[in-house]
Amino acid sequence: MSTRGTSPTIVDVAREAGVSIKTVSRVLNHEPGVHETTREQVIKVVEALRYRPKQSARSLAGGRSFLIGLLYYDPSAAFVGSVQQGATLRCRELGYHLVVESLHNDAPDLRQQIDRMVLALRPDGMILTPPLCDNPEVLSALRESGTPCVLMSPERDIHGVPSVRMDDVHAAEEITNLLISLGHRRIAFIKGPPDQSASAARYQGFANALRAHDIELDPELVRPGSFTFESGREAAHQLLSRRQRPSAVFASNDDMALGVLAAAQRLGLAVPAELSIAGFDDSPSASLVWPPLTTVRQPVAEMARTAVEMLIFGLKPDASAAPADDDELHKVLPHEVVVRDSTRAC
Amino acid sequence: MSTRGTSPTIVDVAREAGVSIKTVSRVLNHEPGVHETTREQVIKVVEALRYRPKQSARSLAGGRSFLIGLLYYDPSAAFVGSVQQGATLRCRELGYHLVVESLHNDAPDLRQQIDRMVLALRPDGMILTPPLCDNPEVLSALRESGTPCVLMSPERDIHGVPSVRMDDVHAAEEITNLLISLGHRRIAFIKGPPDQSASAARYQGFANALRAHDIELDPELVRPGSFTFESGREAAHQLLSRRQRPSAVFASNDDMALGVLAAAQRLGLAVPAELSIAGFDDSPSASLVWPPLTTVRQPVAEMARTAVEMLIFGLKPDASAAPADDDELHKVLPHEVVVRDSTRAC
DNA sequence: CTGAAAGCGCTTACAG
DNA sequence: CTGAAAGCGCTTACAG
Repeated sequence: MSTRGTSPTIVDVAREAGVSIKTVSRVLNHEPGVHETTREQVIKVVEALRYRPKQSARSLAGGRSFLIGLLYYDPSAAFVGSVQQGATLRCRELGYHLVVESLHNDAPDLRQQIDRMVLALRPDGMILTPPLCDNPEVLSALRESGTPCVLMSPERDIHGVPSVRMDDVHAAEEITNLLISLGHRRIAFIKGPPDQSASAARYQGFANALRAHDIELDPELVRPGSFTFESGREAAHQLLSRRQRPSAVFASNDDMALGVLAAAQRLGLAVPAELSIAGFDDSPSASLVWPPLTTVRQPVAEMARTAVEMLIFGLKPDASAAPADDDELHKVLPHEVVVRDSTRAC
Repeated sequence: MSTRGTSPTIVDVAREAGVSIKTVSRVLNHEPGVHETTREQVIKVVEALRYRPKQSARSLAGGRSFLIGLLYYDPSAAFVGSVQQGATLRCRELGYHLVVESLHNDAPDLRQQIDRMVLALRPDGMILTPPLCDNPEVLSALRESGTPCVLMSPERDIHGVPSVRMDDVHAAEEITNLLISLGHRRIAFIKGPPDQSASAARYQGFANALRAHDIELDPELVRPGSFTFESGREAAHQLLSRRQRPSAVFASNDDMALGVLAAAQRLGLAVPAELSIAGFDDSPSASLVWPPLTTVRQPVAEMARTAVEMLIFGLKPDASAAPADDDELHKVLPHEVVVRDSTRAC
């Protein structure tokens, strides 16, 4: 039937189906204007031959690579794992593939590394995760190459550059409301590093919730942190050694909340009986400790799926006439407060 | 100079350098037999034009895709993250790119999903992580397609199929020796699930160490587990409630060790003062708890780098005449015992 | 040491 | 609704 040994090509399919290769191409690309009978006949042969068009040929001829790139920095970050999971699944559903590349945010040859990937592979779109999505060098390299990008949770949105994020302010507000509704009034807060915008957003949500409930914000109960386990432990050690210690601590990420938990256990404080702890991120470790942490789940996989869609559907030239407005360009996805055992009424 | 707007092609480089495209191709592929002057001239033009050969054209003409595939199942597993990190870096160094795909180990259309990727992308090689590397359906689909594979830590080696792993038996033996050297004699062991070969290997290492030190293996101190936090907690709860409780627990992975830690804290046992705990894997959480866990670090990134090399260099037809022997095919990389604060002399 | 020709397997205009 | 031709940008034999 077909060339022996090697896999079938579009020519084999066309011959077998008694049509031209152009018609086979039309069917495979779901182009309109093919007679139903013809279409069915082609599909039958395609399946019989187990034919799949070759990406390299399609790409060379058609100018689309059917590749989406994912650029990340810290591979161990749970965030990246979830992004990748969401992206790879959505890519598969849409007939695309995901190429990943790990980059050092401050590598001297960052520009070259990006150029290499972009010029060699010509991905149809690129997903950027923090902190790369906030790196001017990365952004300019990609802009110059004309590669469409979507930023995942960037520090701040860039006019004209698509992004997907969650609402940190509201999420922090909700989890603070939860603590308040449990009767807590002396609630401590451990901040993130000042150079990350999520830090300010989460703090603002915390402050908003207190204000809405007429609870005075005691500056003594607000401690600096750096999103690390150690910084959480240190902050908690200070907070919990005070004569009037807080009844609850809201650490603005899970790693720090884990540090708070460790400090509490060190000091012999029962959690949640004597101290409630809330985190943020729903990292894997959050449910691998005792008690498991109350926290906020970011809709990361959903965000990634959305990013893939924006890239792929944004490609189509038949998009609505008007250039996408900012609401279309900067999407905000709903989060989820996960209540576990580290919080309790006081 | 070159075609305006679009990026330069090999034709532009050839014209600018005053040579044929074949010579440019030779230089780019580091083929021998090009005059040094010519080579330098070509390189100069390549850099001036910022020229990079297009993967799709190279692939279509040359039959190599410069793509390595990574198939995995559980994206949140730290193992996968490290594999990917090692693989993506080594790929970059060698001029390749990494395409990732997440597969359900028991998806009904597993075969199709693999076929789609293999036939569309034609990756030059594929890296399989557990449990996919032990899935007969995955292996046969890949074998039939003729895609070279490397198995990462498979349950058991397959004759003729390359693999990379660490030595679980020796690692477990070493960490048990460490506990013994600290004076521990009543050492409990929490097993992994029977369907994973690592479970048996780690248990064997534990038993070997005891035997070598003439310490009787008390079956009461060996508990079943399933590599989950919960199973570790339950096993520990039983072990630590006994009248003669062990002075140390070796949980055969970190998640279970974390469960032991939680149980100890629940029972008011100080770690490591009253109980030493050792884990296995050096998962991220292992250093995110207090006290941080003594454990075994698998050389996962190194294993991935090795896998990439086996794939890429194995490609070359000019490999040594003899078909690679089993030592070449099944590599074992050295691990590392990481001593932290969860273990202490008793 | 160097090059002209053919071809990889598709898609894009362009006809009809 | 369908097809013949050209071409995407490289590498592979094959010459010289």
